[in-house]
Amino acid sequence: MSDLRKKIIQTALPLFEAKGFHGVSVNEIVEQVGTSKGGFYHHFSSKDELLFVIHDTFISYVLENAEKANAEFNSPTDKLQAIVRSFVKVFDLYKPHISVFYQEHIYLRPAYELQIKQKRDQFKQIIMQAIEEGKQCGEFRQDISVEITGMAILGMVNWTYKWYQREGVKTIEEIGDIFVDLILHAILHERFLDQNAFASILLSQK
Amino acid sequence: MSDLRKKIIQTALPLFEAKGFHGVSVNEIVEQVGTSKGGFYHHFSSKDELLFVIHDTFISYVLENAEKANAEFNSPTDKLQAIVRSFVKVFDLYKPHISVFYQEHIYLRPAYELQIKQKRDQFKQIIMQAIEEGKQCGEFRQDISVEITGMAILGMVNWTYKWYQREGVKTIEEIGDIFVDLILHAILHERFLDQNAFASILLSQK
Amino acid sequence: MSDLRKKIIQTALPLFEAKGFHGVSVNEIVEQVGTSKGGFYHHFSSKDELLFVIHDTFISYVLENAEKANAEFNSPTDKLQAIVRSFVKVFDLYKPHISVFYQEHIYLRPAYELQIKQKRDQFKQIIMQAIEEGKQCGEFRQDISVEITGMAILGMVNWTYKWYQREGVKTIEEIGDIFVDLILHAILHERFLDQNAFASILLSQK
Amino acid sequence: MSDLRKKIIQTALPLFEAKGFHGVSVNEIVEQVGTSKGGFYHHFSSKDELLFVIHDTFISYVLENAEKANAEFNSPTDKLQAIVRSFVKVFDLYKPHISVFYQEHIYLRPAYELQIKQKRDQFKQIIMQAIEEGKQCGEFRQDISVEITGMAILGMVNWTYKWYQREGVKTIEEIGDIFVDLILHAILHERFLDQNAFASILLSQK
DNA sequence: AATGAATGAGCGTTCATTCAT
DNA sequence: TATGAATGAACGCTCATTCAT
Repeated sequence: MSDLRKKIIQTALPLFEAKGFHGVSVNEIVEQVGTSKGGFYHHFSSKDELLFVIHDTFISYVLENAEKANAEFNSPTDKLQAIVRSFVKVFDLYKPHISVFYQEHIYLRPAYELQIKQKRDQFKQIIMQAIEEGKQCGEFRQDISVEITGMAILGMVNWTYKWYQREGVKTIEEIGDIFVDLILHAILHERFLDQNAFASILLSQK
Repeated sequence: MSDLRKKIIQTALPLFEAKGFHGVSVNEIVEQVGTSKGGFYHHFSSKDELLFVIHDTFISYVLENAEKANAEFNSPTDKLQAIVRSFVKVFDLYKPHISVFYQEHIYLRPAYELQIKQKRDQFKQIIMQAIEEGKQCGEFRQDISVEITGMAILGMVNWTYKWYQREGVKTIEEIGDIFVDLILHAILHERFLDQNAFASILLSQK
Repeated sequence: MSDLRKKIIQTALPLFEAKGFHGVSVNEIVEQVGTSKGGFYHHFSSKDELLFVIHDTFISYVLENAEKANAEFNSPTDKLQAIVRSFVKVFDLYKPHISVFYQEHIYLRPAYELQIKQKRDQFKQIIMQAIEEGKQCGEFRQDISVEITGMAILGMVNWTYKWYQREGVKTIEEIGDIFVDLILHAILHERFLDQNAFASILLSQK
Repeated sequence: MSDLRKKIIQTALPLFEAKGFHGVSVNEIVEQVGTSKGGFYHHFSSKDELLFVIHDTFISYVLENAEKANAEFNSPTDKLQAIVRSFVKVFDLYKPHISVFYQEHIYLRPAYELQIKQKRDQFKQIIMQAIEEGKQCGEFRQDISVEITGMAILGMVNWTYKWYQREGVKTIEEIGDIFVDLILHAILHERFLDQNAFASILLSQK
């Protein structure tokens, strides 16, 4: 990918994050990049495409990670832990992407929106499936609603973009650990909540 | 409040929800309302004020509810349950307000933003305090991080605006119950996780 | 004239003076007056009429004064002195009217403009005639251009509205005296410039 | 300077002169120029900037000329003559600028107003100083008020914009000569008013 | 006489996009 | 590749004026 294209994305990202997609003009971007309108439109067919690329970079990365974690582990507990941990980490690596992703997706053109939606749905599916499997194999409680629990977990993690600060008191790994701890306490079958049994499950992930 | 003002808000809400604050022009609003530009600006000093009113309606309602629940109950478990249940219900009553609240707050003018932020912070404080108290009185686990757990709960519930549909398979009350169940499993002290003890706690809220 | 009408004029005057006719809205006027839009339009057919009334008040007063001075004196020197002195005094009495008159006349509707122009021309004519007479009867220099000298005098006096301050170091009467002194030095026939002769002319006015 | 920018100024000038700054819309300007709104705003940051540029063009030219005349001559009489003559000439060269300058300065933004005011004050200072010097070295009468006389001269000349027409009976040079004649008669010390002495002073300028 | 909600044409301005160079 | 002048539709907003009450 051309250096200028990269530089445009890197410059636009924090601008979009701070001021929103509509709060930043193409002019402002090209001025800060040090290029021209023509330079911008040589690399992007429209401002919308830039928005799409930002969305796609993030969601593709997340989806890929989730698929890896999904393939690597067998037990649903392990899978879910790995997915959550890797997902949480993304909030440190891609914070501006994510802010833009969640704030501005409404302004994506339908054609772009569709592409993004498909990847989002795939990601969601992986999580739902892990919960479903955990329930069926008896690792998770039998009385949880897969759908709502999945959305609860997604919400808990996704919301991180609203408050996470790299300079905060907890590292992103610690936050991931806490989330995993909360989630497992919430959904693990009672038989695993025995202190020792639980510890062994947790330890098996390290 | 003037009927026209009300009608403008009611008309703008779903438009903002669907197309974003910047995706809807004042012209579009007044056309759909059946009034004129002048009519709009007779009732709102700016498009921004309309955005603010939407924000404020929602956050004021939420804060008031949380304060009531906070005052009504003594035990942290009871408090937290009541707050979460009433909060979740808001996602049914005020869904369009909430979508606009979370999507478009970035476009609020600083003066408006400040007012909103104060109420948000008060609401957050009530939740954090309930968790802190639950930890100190021994109802909640000793090893949870108040701050991160609070944000996790907020995220779990807030995220609802992204997926909740009134026509979905679960009612808003059922969703609230599930969230409470997940949260209590996640943070209640082990001694309450005994099936019976837990049931009695849950039942005491009904 | 109705009290409200008077109050509207008195309120509008300093506003127009400070911010210009276009810098002041009807709303601003009625708010400061303490009446309503309807109240305004009950007394004035339009904002233009208010502008016209302000123009006419001033120019009518000036013209009347000039006609009196013109009728009262016989010698052109005496006439010119009296006209200038009374004209200069108007800049103290009607300063806001005058500022508006000179700044905003461009925005008068043609029909109004015409009425004002006629009175302005009559006033100018009185001055020109005094100069012409002074030249013909030998009191003034023979080599002056009546037209240009008249406009020079008008300019000298009119410009006062740009700088005159009631709290300044000179009173309006002193300024009038100075203007008369400069004018007479500039146009009196040499034979009157003999110190004594000149003094007697000047004294004859007191 | 871009051709379009020049053309916009040249087109706006007579429009502003005839109808006032508020009587002319940007639309009207761009239509008459044969460009677009975008074209206008590519060259001017605002309609205000256009107004400022017109003001500044004129006042900068006048100030520069006055400074040259001030530097070129030694005797206050010579200085004052040169300044007045060059100033009067400007009313032929820059009539539309001047009309706009005096009619619309009230609508300049404070930041622009300040810049203009500084140059106006410098120009005024040059005239005041010439009169002061003439008084001190004995060329001018001892009994004149520098401040009021200065304003009288400024008024006499400035007012020209209200009536001067290029097709009038007097050329701009003749008007300048008449003004100088009137001014010198008004303020020269008596000893120079001897016909011959005066003539020699006047001639020395040619 | 007086009100103030409502009007709607028109304003100054923005900005994604194009295209001759 | 890259430029930046030019476009023009659309924007948020103003305000003199009207009119039902």
